[in-house]
Amino acid sequence: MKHPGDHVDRILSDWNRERPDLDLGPMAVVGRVRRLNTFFLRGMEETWAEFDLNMASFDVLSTLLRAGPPYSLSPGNLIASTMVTSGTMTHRIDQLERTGMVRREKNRDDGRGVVIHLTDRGRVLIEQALAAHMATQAQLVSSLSQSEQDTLVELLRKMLNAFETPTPSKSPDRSHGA
Amino acid sequence: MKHPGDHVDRILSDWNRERPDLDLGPMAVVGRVRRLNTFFLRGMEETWAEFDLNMASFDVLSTLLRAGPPYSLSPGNLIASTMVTSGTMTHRIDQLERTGMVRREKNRDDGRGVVIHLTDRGRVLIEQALAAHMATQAQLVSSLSQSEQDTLVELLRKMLNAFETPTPSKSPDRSHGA
DNA sequence: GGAATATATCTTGACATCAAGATATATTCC
DNA sequence: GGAATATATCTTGATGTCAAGATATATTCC
Repeated sequence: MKHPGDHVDRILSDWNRERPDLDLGPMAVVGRVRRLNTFFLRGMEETWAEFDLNMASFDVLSTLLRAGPPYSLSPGNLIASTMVTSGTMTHRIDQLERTGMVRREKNRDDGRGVVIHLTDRGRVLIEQALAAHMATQAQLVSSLSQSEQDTLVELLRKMLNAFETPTPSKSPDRSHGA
Repeated sequence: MKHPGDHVDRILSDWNRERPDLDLGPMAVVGRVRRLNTFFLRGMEETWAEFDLNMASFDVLSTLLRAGPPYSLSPGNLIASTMVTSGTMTHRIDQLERTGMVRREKNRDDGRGVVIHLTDRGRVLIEQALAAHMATQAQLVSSLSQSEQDTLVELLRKMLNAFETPTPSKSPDRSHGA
């Protein structure tokens, strides 16, 4: 058949049997987004692991690379870009510093802070990992045609705008871009 | 404008400035699924918290409710439905048992195992939480019209089928339905 | 300039999760 | 029936995360 039922369809059918009063339309969307995200993450984690990285370290290194030369951001910048707490970011930086991928340097503009600088070794690593990561992402979405992907992106962007624009979000913003 | 850029558009534009060689189409999809999932989770967590629940406990209790009377499943069943490891499930059950929402009972059909039974108190709680949860989910997807939601579901289902059907998945299956 | 307040970062303690291994019972195969 | 293997569940140790608080430096306002 053209559109066979997926796992979520089976769950919805179970709910419909037990609770025929519920409107399952929203769950059909939310459940699938959650499940698809899990599959995406699984696939990407395999790739990251090939470079001894995980989501945490890849997030930090790719954010530094994306910032462009001189590949330096403050912990505060990184927190804003990756939507984790300051304690988590301290921990991430500690580990990346231990493996020589980043260096903490004095922040000349603000005596309270430091800047996190991507080392040459870190830059080489993240450039290689990024190439593999892009290939993995391409594979993950390859079941949709380009025009289907375009339609999907348009719908997702519309939903995201509803979350991003109406209320000035009170929590720090997350990258989710790589 | 009709479709203003979202946060992911800004990230993609940064990448395009630094690395114009990359094809960012896949990232446009994957990044938005991740980000939308984060917004969905945030909204649902607020609702769960009103009932002193979190994703972990809501997942277990709703899976038991969805199973229908007599609201009993083995830990193995629950692991298969929620895609966590056995250690995690043991921990979840420990906590729900401590608060009286479920009970461990001997499994009459298999001396090696137990069954997890939803208590009356647990059933009342999850029924109330489920009602609120459905309302929250409806709110979370309300920025799309019904026909847009239908289109979105069709595209998501198509992608999910690519993950669910081709290879007989080696890892346990996750609910993602509630 | 000095007190009050704000900000940047790090520290601490708690928790959810996983991977790997332990234990007990079932099942299979001779 | 008994040894070998498989399965169900729990335990242990490590990790990533968060919330709350500590510390040091900046900024504001009088």
